Amino acid sequence: MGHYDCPCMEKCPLQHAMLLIGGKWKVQILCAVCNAGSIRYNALRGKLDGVSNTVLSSALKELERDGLIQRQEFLEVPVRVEYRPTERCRTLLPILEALSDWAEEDMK
Amino acid sequence: MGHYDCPCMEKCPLQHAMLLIGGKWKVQILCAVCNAGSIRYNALRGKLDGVSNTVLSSALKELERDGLIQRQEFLEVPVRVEYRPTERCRTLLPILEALSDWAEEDMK
DNA sequence: CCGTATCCTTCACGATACTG
DNA sequence: CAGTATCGTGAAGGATACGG
Repeated sequence: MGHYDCPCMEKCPLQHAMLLIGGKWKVQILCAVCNAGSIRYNALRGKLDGVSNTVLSSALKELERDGLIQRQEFLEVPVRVEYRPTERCRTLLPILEALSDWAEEDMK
Repeated sequence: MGHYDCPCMEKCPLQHAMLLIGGKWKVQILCAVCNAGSIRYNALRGKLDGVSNTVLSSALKELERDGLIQRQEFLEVPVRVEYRPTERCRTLLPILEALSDWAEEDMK
């Protein structure tokens, strides 16, 4: 009995993963944050073409709540905020990379 | 330049993958079909607790269109329909398994 | 048995304006 | 600079009944 039986289980880990990274801008945000190592709010918004403040900030909150990114606020004037990937996010990256490679086959 | 730059790219493969498997019942359907090897419509619906006909059938159509499952109709009376994973789906499975294992850490 | 047709609801996503 | 507040919309998801 492996994870392939997850549909029969009470709580499916795969479904849980999709909740974490399934939101519309989630994977783009994770890619951008990981790629940058550390990135500020407006810089991030610039990389994600077309995302609005409401959507970006709520996605960031969720990702932080779910332990994928870390928010650090520097008490300067004006305030500076940086987002970083957590260790948990870094363990996720190779999987996303595999998924990306898999999907790339389709797009050729 | 790896896939980590995907937010800057015109078309992000990772985003494409999420479109394929990001729908609400998508991964459960894939798990159930792969686990069964071959499964009929009503049996599948039975495994997915709470899914309605409208939702299940539209998800199945999308998965078939996207080359992840295969639909086979047997011209019997009453009609019998079986769903099978494609080869493309089987190459995806290890990735989903990795993702599932990753998510399981969170749930402990 | 395997779905479609129809109608309904919800909420994720988004545009815009404004604030500590 | 880094967000909130507010309001709006459409598409995804869903319940129910019916059809080939």
